[in-house]
Amino acid sequence: MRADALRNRERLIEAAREVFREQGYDASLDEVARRAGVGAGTLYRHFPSRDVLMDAILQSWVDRVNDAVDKVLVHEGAPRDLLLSWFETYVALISMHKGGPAKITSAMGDESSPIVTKCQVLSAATQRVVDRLEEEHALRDRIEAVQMCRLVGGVASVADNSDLDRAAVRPLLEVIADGMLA
Amino acid sequence: MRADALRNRERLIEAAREVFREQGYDASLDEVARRAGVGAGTLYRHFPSRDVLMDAILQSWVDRVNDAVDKVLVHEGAPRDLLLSWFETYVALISMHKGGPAKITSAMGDESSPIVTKCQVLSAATQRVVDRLEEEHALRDRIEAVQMCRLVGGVASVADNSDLDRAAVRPLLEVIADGMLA
DNA sequence: CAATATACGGAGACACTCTCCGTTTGGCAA
DNA sequence: TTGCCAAACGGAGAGTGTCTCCGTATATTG
Repeated sequence: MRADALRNRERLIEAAREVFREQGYDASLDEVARRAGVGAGTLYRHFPSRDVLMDAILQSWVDRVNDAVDKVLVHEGAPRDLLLSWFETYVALISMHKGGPAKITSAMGDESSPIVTKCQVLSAATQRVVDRLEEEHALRDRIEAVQMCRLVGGVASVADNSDLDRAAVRPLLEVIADGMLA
Repeated sequence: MRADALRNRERLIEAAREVFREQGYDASLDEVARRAGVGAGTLYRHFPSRDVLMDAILQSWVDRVNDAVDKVLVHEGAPRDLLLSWFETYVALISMHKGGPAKITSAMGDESSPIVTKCQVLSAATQRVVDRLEEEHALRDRIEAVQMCRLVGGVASVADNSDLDRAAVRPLLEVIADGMLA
């Protein structure tokens, strides 16, 4: 890849991070190009769709997910606390910008989504939590990681759309946790 | 109101119902006007925003909600069955067209939303289910109707976005029900 | 220092939202 | 019935966003 192409690619990702953070996932892509100081054509050549750009933005986010689940898992405590701790972390991780929760959760089962690898990271992290809880026989039968992702993702989507704060989200997560624990 | 105005209003509502059912809540409003055989100006004069149009579409839906909760409540059975029965009904009611679950659920707490009265109907119906279950001391403490709406609405949103079928939604609703029952 | 493959940029086609205002019409009063 | 005019209509067009195309510029290679 040519040096100028690489440079523009980085600029676009940085600009997109900024713009999406400020204005949410539905922000104008022309605005992203403008902010990056490149033409619209350059943006679309590097990132044919909004989702592909999203995927690039989330590249570094993968590490954050893995760090977060590590941190949650080292903590000793009751299964309920572990589960709730992961749920709250999960919500925070997918709520980076407006529209994020719905976007990520809807891509969860979709093989053809450009951000599928990112969803797999999140899903794998959740699976580690599930495995731990199953070791301790703390979970009901037939509870799958993907269901957790959908339920918690659903709560995060609603919270995102309705501007709920952590205090309002907490009891919703508690219901889900209690419904999953043996 | 002049006769032609009334006629165009009805035509617009009918066209919107059609178009939203076919293409979801994000469908083009110009297309609605076209389908109704009126100019764009006429549409926007009658319905200044998409949400106001949505509200008009839902006028008849109010009766369906009330009938549905009546039907659910006459059924004798275990609290869990009652709750799940309402949850499935609820999901069906708000999933009339793509984008509906998110739209309705996000308006749930918003006093200024044009569809707030419709949300109140749904919320009141849910409250009746909550009241019944509390009579039977079947619910945990501090479970509120609005939380049910948010949780079930969240599941419906995810199902809507990911095209989940009833079989995939059912276990998610079961988790929520189990988390709410004493 | 060419030569050339690679990448750039932004004009412009197309779609959607919403407004403005010249034109038409329904309903009433004479 | 006729004439008036408030009420309603409609669609052109301004504003904004998506995405493509292709003439132009430049990084790299020999």
